[in-house]
Amino acid sequence: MVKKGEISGKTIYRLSIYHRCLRRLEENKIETVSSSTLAKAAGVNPAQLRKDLGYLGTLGTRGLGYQVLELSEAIREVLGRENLQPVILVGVGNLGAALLRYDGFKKEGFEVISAFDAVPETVVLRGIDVPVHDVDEMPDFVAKNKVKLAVLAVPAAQAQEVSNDLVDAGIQGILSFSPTVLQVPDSVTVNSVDLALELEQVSFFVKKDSQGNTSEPVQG
Amino acid sequence: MVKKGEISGKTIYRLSIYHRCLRRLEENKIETVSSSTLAKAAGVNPAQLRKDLGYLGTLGTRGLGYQVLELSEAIREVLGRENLQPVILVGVGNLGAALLRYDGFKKEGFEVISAFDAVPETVVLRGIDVPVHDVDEMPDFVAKNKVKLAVLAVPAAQAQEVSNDLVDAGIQGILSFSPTVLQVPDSVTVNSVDLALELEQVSFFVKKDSQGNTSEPVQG
DNA sequence: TCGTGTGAAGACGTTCACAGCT
DNA sequence: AGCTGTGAACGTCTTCACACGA
Repeated sequence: MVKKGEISGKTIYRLSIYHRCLRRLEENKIETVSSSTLAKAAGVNPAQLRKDLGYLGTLGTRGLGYQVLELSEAIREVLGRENLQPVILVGVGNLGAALLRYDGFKKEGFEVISAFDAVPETVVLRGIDVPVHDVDEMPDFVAKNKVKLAVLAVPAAQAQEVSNDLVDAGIQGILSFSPTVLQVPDSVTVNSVDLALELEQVSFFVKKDSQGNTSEPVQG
Repeated sequence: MVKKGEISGKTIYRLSIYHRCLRRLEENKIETVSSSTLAKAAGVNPAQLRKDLGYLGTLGTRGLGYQVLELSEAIREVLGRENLQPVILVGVGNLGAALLRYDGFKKEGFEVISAFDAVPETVVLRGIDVPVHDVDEMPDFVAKNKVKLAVLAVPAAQAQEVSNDLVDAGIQGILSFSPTVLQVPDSVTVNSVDLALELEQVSFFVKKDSQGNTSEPVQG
């Protein structure tokens, strides 16, 4: 059996996808699913899926497949999805404000409980029901509420500085949308989503297609 | 020397990062740079960087480093950044509207020339200077303007359908923000950015850190 | 001596293929 | 028969380490 301690980021990412698919199956009252069916829905190879599920222990039934509910529950447990994770957001500009209105985080078990901006009075609050505070109040808030996760959506020029403040305040994981490489201590996890570079990547592979060509650059 | 034809998505992504770093060096009138310096700025291993640059031919000077301008130009050429790439955006909701206001695309050489929504009259145009049309007009627009790239920001439920329409209209590359696996022909390149799953990934590695632990799940 | 360019080694990730359970 | 679980093969990406040019 596969060892518990070492699950790669890629596997985690895929487990999240499987979990989402399984929830759809639950909604449709489907009770069992085979690796090939679920793999197709998730867009991966069936063997890949079975390997990934190996990290959860032995859950399938040979000749039959997996119990949807049981599997969903097992993934939820590994991902630590039992309870809502509190998150703060820093930088309520275009993108930050959109993320505050975005309901996708809550669907996956995250709740943005507070937002911070350098100039909170300029923020357009239309459709936002998360309180927006001055960024000066961030450290206290993080300490008091023991927040571990932050979404960073400030301009590139301020990203490193704000990131430092977040780390000092006790934040342990940052999802950054700033087009910069952040320097953080090893104890802090950073994931950077760089919108322009993602588009660039698509563009490159499109350009190459003089004739109809196969390609599929994906999330790693 | 490394063959030209086969550059991986990961390398492309990093080349884009290098390019951005080089532009900053240009602005600061720095003329030469070593692999180790540039690598540090880009957050990668120096050997990695040199390998990546190998795809461009032999550009460095042993004992010295790289000419900033020359290297920047060479990357720009490989990435096809000579001229602005036209892009359309479909789905002007929260996220779509934010992306229309986002200036990061233009900085990297992309121009969103038109947006489309199922209900364009409900779109808040504040701060948006891109025309928003009814999605019915999309196919004509794509055909007339020979657009190859689209950003997809519609709700998950409509993503596949809209994606089909885009492909039928002649779009060859899609950057999708919908939390769904899109089925497209092999000739079309898709890159999916799933915001909630990116956060999930950070969260997982944070949770594991009982003691101060090393981790850094990155963009693949 | 400094720093590139690159073969070779190593780490990591994916897919195959089949034994074994139901 | 059908489908899981998994070693082994394969492929890809990263890092090392060193020859070689400036």
